Amino acid sequence: MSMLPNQKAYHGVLEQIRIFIHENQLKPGDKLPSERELAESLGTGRSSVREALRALELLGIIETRHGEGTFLSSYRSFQTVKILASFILGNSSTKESIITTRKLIEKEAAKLALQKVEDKDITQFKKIIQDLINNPKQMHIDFFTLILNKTENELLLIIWQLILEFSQIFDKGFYDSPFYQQLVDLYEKEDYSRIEDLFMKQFFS
Amino acid sequence: MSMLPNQKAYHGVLEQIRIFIHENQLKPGDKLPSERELAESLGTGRSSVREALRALELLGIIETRHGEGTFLSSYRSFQTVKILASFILGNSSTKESIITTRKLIEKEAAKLALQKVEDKDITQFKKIIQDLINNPKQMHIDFFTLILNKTENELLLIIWQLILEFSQIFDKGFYDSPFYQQLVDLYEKEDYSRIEDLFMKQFFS
DNA sequence: TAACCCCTAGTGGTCTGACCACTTATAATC
DNA sequence: GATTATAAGTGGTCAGACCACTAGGGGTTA
Repeated sequence: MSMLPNQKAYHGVLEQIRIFIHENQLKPGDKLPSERELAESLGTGRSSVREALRALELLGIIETRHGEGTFLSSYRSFQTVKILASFILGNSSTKESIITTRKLIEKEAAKLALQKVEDKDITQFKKIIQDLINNPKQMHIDFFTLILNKTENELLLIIWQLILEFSQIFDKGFYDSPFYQQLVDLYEKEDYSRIEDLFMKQFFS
Repeated sequence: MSMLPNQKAYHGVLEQIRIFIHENQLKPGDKLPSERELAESLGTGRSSVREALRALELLGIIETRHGEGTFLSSYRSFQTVKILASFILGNSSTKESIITTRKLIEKEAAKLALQKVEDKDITQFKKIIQDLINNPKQMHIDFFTLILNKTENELLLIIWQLILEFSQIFDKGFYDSPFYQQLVDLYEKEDYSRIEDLFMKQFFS
């Protein structure tokens, strides 16, 4: 393992794991080599490998099962967010930037999705609004998950999901009740220009 | 340390560190107890303490200095996003989504910055355009770094910087030469509505 | 044949002790 | 008083040991 001088061992391990995942095209749920194998193949100690794995586990990238092995995580663990929140909370400028950025992404995603929304999506949007009328938080998540998926921009989706988890700790995380139906209306009319206005009303309400 | 049955040791350590920080009212930059002290006071091994600390370090909550000790992080670095992105981008994201997202952020940042641009910033923008007329790539970076800083949104800045690095691999990464001057003109006129149009012309050119 | 049980190999979880590299403060020296 | 050498404290790393847990093989039994 060619390593830069001031690099900590577990950083090297992190990088090697990333490369391993990439080269072997590992998907969520796939198994990683055992800690002992990794240590040997990287020419490092098992404890250094574990430090890297523990960090990745806390980030929700991998999950470990005692006696079984280490696996690429198939879902984003909320435990990460809880821990982060308890440490981070209190920095108001950070909170502000998280909320702003989340809303920004939702607005732009809504615009990007416009061209790709089909009739069956409209139906789906309406169904989400109806079914979750009494659970605005979940409605928001389902609603925008669909929008983000329609953008076909995986990076944007991932960033949004991550920020959403953070923001939910200190923000109600959803808009006024009529907002969602109004957005669907704009989708039906394919009215791009008024999407921005609709969001702006929410941001400053 | 009274521990729940299925709890991993380093989770307990995490919790204890959190409590320690709160009880002692530690602020960014303050020193934490040494690894050996923590291990002894928590009745656990040093390796378990280290696993917890490494995870916190990766999350940007603490920083360690060899030979000195462990300190509460003095700035909020969104390490999480960096790590996650480097893992995720390696796998699945397409060039398309990276470029789209970068441009999206630049457009929205330009709009967010509008309200905060002062006369001296206008001067600075013009200076960047003049000085780097022969280095469009660097001009773009300096130009938008200033914009992103004006948004006072640290999260957006970090995300942008990260995406920029990746996108430069396969995208020229800058707009048409007149674009920048035109944007400055809009800042001088404080013309919010036409910023979007200006960007759209770039995106589809 | 089918169901059951036990044992074992492999894996993560944890601890200990050792040594190194680095920083800081102290003490000795000039 | 300034400089230098030393020691103590700290994080960085490794090796080895043992435990707890899981899955699978192989034998036993009905």
